[in-house]
Amino acid sequence: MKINKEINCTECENQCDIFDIIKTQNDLLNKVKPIHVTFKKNDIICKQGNTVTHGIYIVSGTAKLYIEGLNNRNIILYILKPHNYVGLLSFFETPRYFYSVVALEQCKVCMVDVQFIKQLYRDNHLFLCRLNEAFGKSVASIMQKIITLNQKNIRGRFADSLLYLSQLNKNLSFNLILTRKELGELCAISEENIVRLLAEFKNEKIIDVQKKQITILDETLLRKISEVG
Amino acid sequence: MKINKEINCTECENQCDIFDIIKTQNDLLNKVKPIHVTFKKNDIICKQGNTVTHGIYIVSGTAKLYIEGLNNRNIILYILKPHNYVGLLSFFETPRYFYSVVALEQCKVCMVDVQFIKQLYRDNHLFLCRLNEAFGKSVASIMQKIITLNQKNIRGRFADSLLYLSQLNKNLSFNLILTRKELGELCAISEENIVRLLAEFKNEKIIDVQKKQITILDETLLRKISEVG
DNA sequence: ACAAAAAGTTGATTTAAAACAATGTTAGAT
DNA sequence: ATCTAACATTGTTTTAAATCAACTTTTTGT
Repeated sequence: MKINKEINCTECENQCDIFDIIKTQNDLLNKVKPIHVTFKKNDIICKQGNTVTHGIYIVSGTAKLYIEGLNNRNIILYILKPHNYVGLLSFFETPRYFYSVVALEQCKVCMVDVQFIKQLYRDNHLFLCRLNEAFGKSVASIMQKIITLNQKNIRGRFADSLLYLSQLNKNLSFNLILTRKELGELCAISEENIVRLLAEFKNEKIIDVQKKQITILDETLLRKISEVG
Repeated sequence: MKINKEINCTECENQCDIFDIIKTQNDLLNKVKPIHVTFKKNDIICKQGNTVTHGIYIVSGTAKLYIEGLNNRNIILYILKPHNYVGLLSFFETPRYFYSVVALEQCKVCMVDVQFIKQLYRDNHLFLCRLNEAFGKSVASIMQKIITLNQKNIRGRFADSLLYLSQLNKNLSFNLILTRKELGELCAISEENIVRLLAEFKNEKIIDVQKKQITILDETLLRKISEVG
């Protein structure tokens, strides 16, 4: 982790939602003191159980957001990409993160003191509304995740995750940034079975696998499998 | 389902959070047109997939909130009691419920047109803040549920649900309002295994079971089981 | 009061997926 | 350039929990 510098929002190359709000008010622009921080691969961006100190905005890179479960077994809930916020879900209910975020590759993030965020949503109705929308999206996807993890067999869960990753990369062919183990944590499947499923789906000509490069060959079938397992 | 009457908030015997807000403004008091509705046991209060038309507040009785999963298998997320809101989670993201609510016993609910609720949170900052807090609580408990359902064995999940029900009833001894099947849907366990677990825990003197009356005899042990399975 | 349906119980069987074990491959550190 | 640790793969075994099947008890509607 390397702190780059305290940055001025107006000169930031990657202007975020928060800036959208604060640029309308000079006093806010002077008050916000965002810092840009670079994290290396595997660096912990925030840790489950720790106090929420900053609102964190992903400027570049990719990170995994996961819950640390029992016996050191994790469940990855989402992959975070630029323009995502970290910490959204933890702002209101608890002063502590109930999940961890770790960089999957070098990540540049913008950090804004949580007190400033809180002030903003206390004072600024539009901001709270925006926060809420993003909040709602997260909840909907978590609900879906409960069903998926609980009621689909491993083929169905695996198909789901492939579709998710493809959609995240906006491409049927994508570079898998996760290890086999992490892919397992995304769909709650053991590492060994992930390897077997990759081979199985490749055999069935549903996907192509070349090391970390995955290509979905038959999206329709994949959607079918996601539904019926 | 029986519509009682359009009721006036000021004369309501069970004043809710929404009233707290609107009583401060006369124009709101005139605009809100809440209706009280009584549902019989097993009546559907709201149905997954349907349009969200009302904010629903539980005035009396008990209901189950569940996601309808695959192959007609449900997962009960919470049991709703008086002073809970239904629909909270669905307000922002989608115009449709992503879960269903069914009365477990006769339920009286107060329904407020969703347009009014939306107006309220668009105009009223305090109201949106309150909504947010409740929202946050829900998310935290759903996160917990993901871990529980996914990583605990059936003994652990079962112990969890017993503790949840005890806490809900604010008593170590409580009348189980759920059927064995529904208790299964609460912890994602088959009906048969629920029966076996009830007998098992009774044998181990952790709980007492007399038909629908369940008494937790050894809460400490139950918490231990909830942790380690 | 009675039939029918729903709920509850118990034992035997099956199965999906994890765990175990062993080994090959790759990438990063010195 | 080589050593080491992390990552990936494959076959075998185990196991936890669901499913199946058969039966009893309770509740509900007429």
